[in-house]
Amino acid sequence: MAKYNTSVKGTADVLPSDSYKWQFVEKKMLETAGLFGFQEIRVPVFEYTEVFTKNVGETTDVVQKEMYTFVDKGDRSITLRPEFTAGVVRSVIEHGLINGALPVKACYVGGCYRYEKPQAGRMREFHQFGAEMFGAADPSADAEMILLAHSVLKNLGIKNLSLEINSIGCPECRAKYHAALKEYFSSKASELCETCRERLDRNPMRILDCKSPVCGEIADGAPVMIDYLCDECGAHFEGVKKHLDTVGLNFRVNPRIVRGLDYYTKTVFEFISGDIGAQSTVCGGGRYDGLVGQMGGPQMPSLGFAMGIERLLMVMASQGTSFPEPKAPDIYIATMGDIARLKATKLCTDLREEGFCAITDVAGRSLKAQMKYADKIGAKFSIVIGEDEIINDSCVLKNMASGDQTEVKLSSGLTKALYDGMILSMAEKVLQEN
RNA sequence: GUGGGUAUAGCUCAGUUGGUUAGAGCGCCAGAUUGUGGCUCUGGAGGCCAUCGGUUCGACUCCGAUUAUCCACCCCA
Repeated sequence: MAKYNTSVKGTADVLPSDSYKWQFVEKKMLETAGLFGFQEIRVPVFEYTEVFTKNVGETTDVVQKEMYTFVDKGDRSITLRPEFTAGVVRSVIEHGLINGALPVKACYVGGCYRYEKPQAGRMREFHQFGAEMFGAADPSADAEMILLAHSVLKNLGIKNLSLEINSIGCPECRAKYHAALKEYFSSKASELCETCRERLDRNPMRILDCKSPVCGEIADGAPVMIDYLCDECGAHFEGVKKHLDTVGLNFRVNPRIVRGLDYYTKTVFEFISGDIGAQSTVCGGGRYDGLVGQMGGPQMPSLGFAMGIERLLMVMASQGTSFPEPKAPDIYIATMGDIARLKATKLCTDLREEGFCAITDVAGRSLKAQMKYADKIGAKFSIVIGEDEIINDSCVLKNMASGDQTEVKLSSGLTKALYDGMILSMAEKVLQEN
């Protein structure tokens, strides 16, 4: 395969045979968000680079080594969004939405770009659905976001996910915790792996996440963030848990959940699947009370989450989740000769105006080939028209599944027959369901 | 960025200890049936055996590099 005839490393095509799954998933997501009062926001795929460097965090991996950054022809440094939150916050501030009715509730679907080494569940272009809420400080807001994420996942038919939550506190109590962590790990620095020794200064919380068994063992004895939460943060976390308990949503407090983006405060959470390999986080999010202020807006408590659509589709595939079947063509019109082809164009046009999917031959092939095609595309009915049918205003309507044939008038019989067929299949469906 | 696996037709894969015209199933196109699909039978198209180099009389096969892909680390959705 020639090099430039392939999609770029880490990108994938969604083929016509698969796109209905994406359409279903995206529609369900936006619909569910609508039930919680979230409206879709559409922001640009690229932003000024600073939007991400300043707000995702200068020291994060995402910013340091994964961004698609380039200088455009007007000498602007531009970056393809590696995530949505920063761009959404920028937009919400720029257009003054936070001066309107609070809380602002916005959700989104779209592609994100990170220059990473691809592996299962990790692409350079990947797609996220997410939601953001601005102007809500109460623990019930945290619970509502978690519940939204949960009901999206549930409405997609996804099972066996675990919800893990944690609180990483506010800047004040986190500083105290960092100091305690640093002290603990420094005493065992010689035993830690190399990367963790580097983390000691920059971001000791990351050591908690290390997969190396030695570091893991050491981390087991480390101080826990929750013990260092200030009164306010502690009360907030308790409030979130109480709300989740009230609706009976199971969760596990995991003190090791440490989000890799700098803007998070207080509540953080993840939904995790055991069905898709190492990249098992299917949804991640949390509160970011400082971000709006940091980006030049007013002080505004805010929170959000994002889920990876590719990962969700992987979970669904491995669980054999069913998708609603794409609509099959209502009728295929096979033609014999040029006059019939003209007639078929007219018939199809009329039927489509009635809302039916009508297909006819545009390849000039034999009747047999046309019928085979009608079968392959799953047409519900077919007719064959030649000069006789046109002159006699009559044709034979064939039910492709049963093989039954009935004679109908070409001029007026088709739409009626298709409506009857539609009502019949609806009735059958109702019967099946009962 | 660091490891490890893999690379033969549109897809899933065979291909013997290196030996001359590289195969199967599925799919695609067509015919058997000059106006009726699914089943069957017959035929056809489609491969620089990922690329480049090396060893050899001879390489799809052995060796090296490159690229791509998969999995894992890192990180994240």
